[in-house]
Amino acid sequence: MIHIENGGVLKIPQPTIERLSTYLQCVRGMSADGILTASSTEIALRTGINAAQFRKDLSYFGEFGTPGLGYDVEELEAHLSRIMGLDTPRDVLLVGAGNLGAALTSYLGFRHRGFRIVAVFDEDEAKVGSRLGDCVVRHVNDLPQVNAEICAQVGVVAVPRGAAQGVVDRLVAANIQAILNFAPTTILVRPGIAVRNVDLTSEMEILSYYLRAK
Amino acid sequence: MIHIENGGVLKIPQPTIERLSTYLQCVRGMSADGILTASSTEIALRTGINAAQFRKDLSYFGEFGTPGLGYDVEELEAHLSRIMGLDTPRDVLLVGAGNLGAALTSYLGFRHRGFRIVAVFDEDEAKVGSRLGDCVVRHVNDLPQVNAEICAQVGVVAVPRGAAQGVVDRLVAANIQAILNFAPTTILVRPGIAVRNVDLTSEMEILSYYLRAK
DNA sequence: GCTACTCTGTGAAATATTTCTCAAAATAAT
DNA sequence: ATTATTTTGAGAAATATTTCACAGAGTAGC
Repeated sequence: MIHIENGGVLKIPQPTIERLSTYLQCVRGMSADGILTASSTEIALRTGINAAQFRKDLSYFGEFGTPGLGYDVEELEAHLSRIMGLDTPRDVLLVGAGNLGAALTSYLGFRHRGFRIVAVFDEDEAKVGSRLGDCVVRHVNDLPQVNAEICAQVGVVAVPRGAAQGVVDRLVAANIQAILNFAPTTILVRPGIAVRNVDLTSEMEILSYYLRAK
Repeated sequence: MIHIENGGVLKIPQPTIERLSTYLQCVRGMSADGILTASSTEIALRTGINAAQFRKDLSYFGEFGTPGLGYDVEELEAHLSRIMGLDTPRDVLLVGAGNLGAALTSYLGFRHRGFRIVAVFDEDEAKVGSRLGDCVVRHVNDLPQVNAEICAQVGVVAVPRGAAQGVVDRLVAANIQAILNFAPTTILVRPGIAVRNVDLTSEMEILSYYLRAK
């Protein structure tokens, strides 16, 4: 793997990053099933992603397979975990202690695959002081002080549409580097902050598009 | 707009479809704020999507703007809704009456922007007969008969990983055309069935990747 | 050790998508 | 009416991504 770019750092395609997570899921499953090795063709079969695509995606990060044999499943899982930065546990701030916040807390769990929710915030004074899982809900105004201490890098936004951008701005001001946004609205952040949006309405609409003609 | 392809049907890029939903969200917001017209530049500012991209995306479907003026917000909203097939209400089957199913029911609501959950299924006999919102939970085995009658086209999969593919196969057998999958696993379907995956773990992992170096 | 296979890793080709650019259309001001 | 300004729609160029295709590396059987 020899890849030199402007600053010696190779730009990995965004779609590749998204697929890495799919591969990881796949090899975790194979690993759990006691499968020891897998060829790119087998992984392609299970993920629905082209085998050449899989090999090219991996090739950005190194050589992990054995010609004639394939990939050692356990080893590949370890490599993918490391590539995705999952060997370091991540502290997560949750903003929004409503229905969605509660559901996320119980669904994600307070500890889930290296992510742990370490603080919960809400704007509503009535919710401040109540418990959500392990955490006592604090007021959003406390966000800067709290995160100055705990230095979480990930923020989850589970507030209504109208409050989302304000919350995001406060998270960024509190030095959060990555945001998972559940509010059904576009949020804008300065370059360097990673944002992923999860929007059920949007997903439904996209499905609707594909049903148009039918 | 003159676009001829193989069968006279123009292939719309997948990323375009996904952005249409963002545009729609944007113009809904502008409409609610009482804004009457918007230029592509204004929409670009609000969505974070390049203005030329916006115009090109729309151009696949027709001409909706007025040079020198921009787009009539209300009209654009109507056009986007029609393009996305949102003028027809869609019946939705939900499979999985656990925590996630319940959360989805309350979050999406049983009627939400043209989507209505019309039946809920679960594999667990203990849950069959209980209520979730308006619906009485039925056994997954009843899926074919129920949908033979109600002919829903959209299925939501909110079951554990291991049950997902089986549920998907049953949905497809029951003539479901589009699937929203919340199970953290790849599901495989025959061509022609639309699938969208919503996977929190995966989203977190992708964010983790971008935190790697920091 | 040799032969027949299998499968990886990767340039090169093919596709797909985004961005640039600008002529033409419409507005608004004078 | 004419001119200056704005903004669309879309071809063309630039980028990005996926897929092909195959040399070379490793395995497995004999």
